[in-house]
Amino acid sequence: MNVEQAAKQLEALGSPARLRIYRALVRAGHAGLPVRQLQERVGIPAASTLSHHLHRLVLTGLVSQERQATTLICRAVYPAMDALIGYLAEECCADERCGATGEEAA
Amino acid sequence: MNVEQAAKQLEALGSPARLRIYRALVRAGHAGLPVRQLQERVGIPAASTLSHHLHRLVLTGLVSQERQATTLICRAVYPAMDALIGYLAEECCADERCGATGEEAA
DNA sequence: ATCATAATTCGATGAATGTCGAACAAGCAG
DNA sequence: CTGCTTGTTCGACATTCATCGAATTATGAT
Repeated sequence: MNVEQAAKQLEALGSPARLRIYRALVRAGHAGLPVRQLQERVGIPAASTLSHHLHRLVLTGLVSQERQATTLICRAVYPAMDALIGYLAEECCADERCGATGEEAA
Repeated sequence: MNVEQAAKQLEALGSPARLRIYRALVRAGHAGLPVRQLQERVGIPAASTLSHHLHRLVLTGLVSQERQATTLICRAVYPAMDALIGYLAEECCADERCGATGEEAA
């Protein structure tokens, strides 16, 4: 994980709409959620708008999609979030336990 | 930490320039870094551009600034990153390492 | 074949972003 | 006071983004 990659994923999550989408997918568990239900759950009026956001999330690897007949199942890609959190903790946090007591970083 | 707040911080970090800035500040430790040195270290040509990014980071609470005579010391606010990582782990991660095994979460 | 459903792609529009150079404000040194 | 350093603010520009409705593709049902 490099800075560019991390920034791309952070940017993808850095929109209220997309963060809600992602959270809904996480809560849906490994079963995932069809686009349609996702739209109802997140409350995005236009299907095209949701499709746009979804596409951005898929591009960064945070979300995967699988076609089942006519419906498209979307799922959160847990290892991706895992790696992102790991990057933030390692590269962008002062000590092992973020923000803990005495940090004397140089 | 709510969705809006988290999204704002993620967006702030979701730019290669700002993520580099933030990382440089973390590495500088609690001593912080003057804007000038930050500019050299991160490699942003225009001071006004850096100032702009810095402002965004300060607005989200991820960075703090303290004036010392003519120089402005910038510091990473560790608790903010701590809270952000905590939010991601609790709300947006299904992996046991990150929190719940939320397959039946509703 | 016809129609309905699921979702994407296209085209357009208004808003936000990133970047720069120039002008400005604030503090220190001669 | 004058000049130098530090950093911000302003105005402008091109780029990207979010959003929508309409058209399109693909699949399944009658």
